[in-house]
Amino acid sequence: MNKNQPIVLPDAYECTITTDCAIFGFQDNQVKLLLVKRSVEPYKDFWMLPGGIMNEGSTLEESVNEVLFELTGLQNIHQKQVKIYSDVNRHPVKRVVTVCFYALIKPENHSIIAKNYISEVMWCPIDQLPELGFDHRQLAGDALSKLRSNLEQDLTFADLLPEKFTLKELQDLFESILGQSLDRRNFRKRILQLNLVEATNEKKKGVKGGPELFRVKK
Amino acid sequence: MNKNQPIVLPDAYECTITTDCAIFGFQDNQVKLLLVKRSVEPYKDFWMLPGGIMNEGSTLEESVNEVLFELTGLQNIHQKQVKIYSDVNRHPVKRVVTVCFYALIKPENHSIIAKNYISEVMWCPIDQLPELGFDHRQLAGDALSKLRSNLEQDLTFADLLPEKFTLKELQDLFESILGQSLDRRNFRKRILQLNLVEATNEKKKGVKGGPELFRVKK
DNA sequence: CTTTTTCTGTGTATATTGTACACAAAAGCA
DNA sequence: TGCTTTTGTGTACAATATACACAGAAAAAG
Repeated sequence: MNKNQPIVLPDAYECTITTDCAIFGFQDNQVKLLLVKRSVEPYKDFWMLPGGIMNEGSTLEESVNEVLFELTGLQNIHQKQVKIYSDVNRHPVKRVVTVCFYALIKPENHSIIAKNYISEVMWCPIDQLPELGFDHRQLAGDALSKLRSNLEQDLTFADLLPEKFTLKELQDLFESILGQSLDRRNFRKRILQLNLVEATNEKKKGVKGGPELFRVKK
Repeated sequence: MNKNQPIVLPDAYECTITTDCAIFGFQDNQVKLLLVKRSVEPYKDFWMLPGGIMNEGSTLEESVNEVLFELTGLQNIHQKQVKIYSDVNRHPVKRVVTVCFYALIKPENHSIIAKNYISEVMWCPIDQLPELGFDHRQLAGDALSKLRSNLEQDLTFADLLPEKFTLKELQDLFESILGQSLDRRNFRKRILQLNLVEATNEKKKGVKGGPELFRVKK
């Protein structure tokens, strides 16, 4: 063996890598997951997370954006890694390793369309997920866990809410992600003394009580 | 386009995937990282994390074990995913995506040997890392961050300590991983009321004060 | 063997944080 | 206008985290 040559690479096994992305949005006071219906085999007509192949010149993060644009028209989404899945038989046609990401968006800011091999798109409440293709149920669960623990640690909720929001809406968001109800006064106290949001001195119309609108501080 | 065929796969780009593993061990009252010196180009004679290729029939987790055995003789290590790195130019010879793992072992239970294209092996204190090949400095840092946050959340220290240990040793372990000093009495109180360890009624010889030895409860 | 040094083991007082909880004012609705 | 629903607010209590000092055990030094 010639010890001055890179011995590990030339004949190395190569494998297709895909990215799948759990996109969460907050709509009708609950957190929802963006699902797409696949119009081709395998798993034709199954709901799943939007996903696709990592291309030769793209990082995984770039690929997520490319794939999302191709399938749904979404652009420039910020995403976080969840986990990588490498079971040999997770894809029925050939071996595919997939990297799961999650992203947060404001549904009202994005019009989402079904393109390419996608026949339908929907925002599905996270506690009412249908059966998903491939191992995407697993991916969705892991992504939600990650979102949950990130929310608890970093309070990264800004991407899910409109510019101006009431504390009630923020609390609904937390309750929806964490899957538990929170004391209103204690929640308000905690949020306000974290000093991450500020009052806009505007009130939300159409809601009893006339709640104050807040925005995220910069 | 035939919508009943799997359109995404046949001509999909394929890429080599490697695993690199940050192996942490506790030795001389500090946490150390296992490094290997590479004897082939590229990055010949650089220290780095042990790593290697994912093979056709193996999951990434299986590959980590295969690779570690090939390089160091280590067997059946439990590992956790850290992150995946996909920069197009991270490997100078050809594109390689790598998945970083970390694992915890007891150095005294494993004899580690340099095999294959590895010329040397060392346990290096985590605050004295040399320059590392590829992007392994980044990987090592991310792995340590992950270990840190997992330690704080799950108190998963059992794999790093010998069967019997003193509370001082446990505290040194925590301080070494967390990079900060802890109050001795409060640390002891916290650990004991977590009820994860139990006294063995043996005392450690050769240490002033004659400290009690503990073991992890099952 | 004695003295000195260093490490272990222990509790309490205080500060900080989390939790439970009720009523008056504002706005929508009828 | 009166009724209903939602908002906004403070305090008492519990739980948790933090600061801190001294006596006893064993090794090390002489």
